Amino acid sequence: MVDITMRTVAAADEPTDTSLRKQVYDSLRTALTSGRFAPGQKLTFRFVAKALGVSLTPVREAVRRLVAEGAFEMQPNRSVRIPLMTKAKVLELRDIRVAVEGLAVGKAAEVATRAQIANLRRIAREIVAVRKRGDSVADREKISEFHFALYAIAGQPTLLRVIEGLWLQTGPYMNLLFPDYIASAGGPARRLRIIQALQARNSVAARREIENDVHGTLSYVASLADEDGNIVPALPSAAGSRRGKGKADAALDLRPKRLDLN
Amino acid sequence: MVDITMRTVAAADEPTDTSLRKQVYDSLRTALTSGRFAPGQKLTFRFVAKALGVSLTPVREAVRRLVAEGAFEMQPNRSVRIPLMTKAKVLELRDIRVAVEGLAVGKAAEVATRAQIANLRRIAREIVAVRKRGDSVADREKISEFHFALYAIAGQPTLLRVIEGLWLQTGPYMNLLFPDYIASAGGPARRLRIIQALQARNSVAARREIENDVHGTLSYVASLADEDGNIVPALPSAAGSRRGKGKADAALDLRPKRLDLN
DNA sequence: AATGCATTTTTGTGATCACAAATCTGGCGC
DNA sequence: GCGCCAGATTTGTGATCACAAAAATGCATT
Repeated sequence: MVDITMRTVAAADEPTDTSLRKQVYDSLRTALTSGRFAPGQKLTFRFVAKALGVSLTPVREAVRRLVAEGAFEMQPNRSVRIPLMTKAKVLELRDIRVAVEGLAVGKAAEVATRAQIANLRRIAREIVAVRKRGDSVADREKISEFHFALYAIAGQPTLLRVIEGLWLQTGPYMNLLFPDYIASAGGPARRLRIIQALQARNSVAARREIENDVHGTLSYVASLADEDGNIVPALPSAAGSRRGKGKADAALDLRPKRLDLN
Repeated sequence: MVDITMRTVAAADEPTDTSLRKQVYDSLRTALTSGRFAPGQKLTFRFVAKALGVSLTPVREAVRRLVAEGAFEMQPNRSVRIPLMTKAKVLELRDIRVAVEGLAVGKAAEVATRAQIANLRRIAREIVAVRKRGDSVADREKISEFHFALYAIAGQPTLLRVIEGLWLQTGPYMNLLFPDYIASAGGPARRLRIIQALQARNSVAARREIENDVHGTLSYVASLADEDGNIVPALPSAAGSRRGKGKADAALDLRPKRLDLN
């Protein structure tokens, strides 16, 4: 089994960064995208440090990076919280993502090689296989893999970076697509059409397909908002909904599997 | 005289962050956008800390944030460098900025109030006044002010954040527009057309104007690349071109005016 | 004079400490 | 009971220390 974390293909992250800071960053990132944090949840440096068994220093730098990327938000006074997602914010993210991911796919269609297209086809097949098994976690990872393999073809590291930042903000809410939306939307067919457009060097068609995909996906998420405009992510396990007093919710174990240095 | 630093209007930065980290961040940011760093220049934490008279801790966090934002880049081993700008990277940034700034202005045209439009008109007038005086520093700041006032009208904090990140990367090279491009391009007329489009609620026209503006500007910067594709920014003073051995270039004073706590 | 290698210096990283601001807690007075 | 405030605790911030890896330096050998 390969590394679970989403590949951060952008130029910035060099292949071998073994720093604790990076490991904490990855841990928090996967905890975030897999929906292990409740929106509005407060995170203290010392809590994260204790949960991961490291000192404050690497935690501070990792958390601050996530804040800079918009994955966490800092309260005016201090302390870091998981941002609340609103309908307005999802729609904003939708339109930005439509623009930049459309741009990326348009470029990709102009330069895609045969090998890159074959790779996309392989991933698309794997999605179909995974979906048959009903494994929504693997499903999400494969979908993410397809999208980023597609965007990477454009060969634009800065654009990829921007897209990654936006995905990080929508990440915790992508669980909401399962199982209804995933089943209804013609994902597999759409992916085939994208691949065909790449093959035909049809930049406009490829772009339109991805724009429709992103637009449809995030419009659906936005439609799940309650009457106040708030959107609450589907939590994988339990843990997170209660807001009672009982001490800090120390049950939350955000240890992802590496980084068990105690 | 008001605060010189570009207003970071995005939601993240709360009005009163007096932390040293933020001050170091602002100092580095203005030093960067005003072109006080040479591309490829190496920055050590201890150097910055000594130059600003603070300890390593806030410097580390500030620099890491700039790295996350793409303003600095980390070398594979370690140490932080000012990114080299290439023609390809400028063209990439151009296309992203065209997409997202076009999106922002399109939205802005749909919702602009009379007061917001009046404010834009005021800034546009100030640009004309400043240009008559030939003050290129104030000119750049006013142009930036106009653009971000325009984008802020859209009321989309995440979008604004993305745009700010992109401007930070192009920032050091905007000096190159003076005096030739600024004189030739019909900036004042374009700004008037944008304002008129906002007034007419003509989203398409407003969008087209800003797209042309960004496209033209960054295409010009790209055209300045040498035969290797490298672009070297115009340095305001001297300092920075020599690459000789003589110790570290300690002459570089990146102290911006606040933060003189020694 | 150029090159290879050992030593020294520089530099990023992580841990720890001190401190002040923010938050929480408990009890007092109305 | 309800608000209010003082004390206790938590928590972010900045400085400092220790250490290992990387870079620079110096010297000897060819």
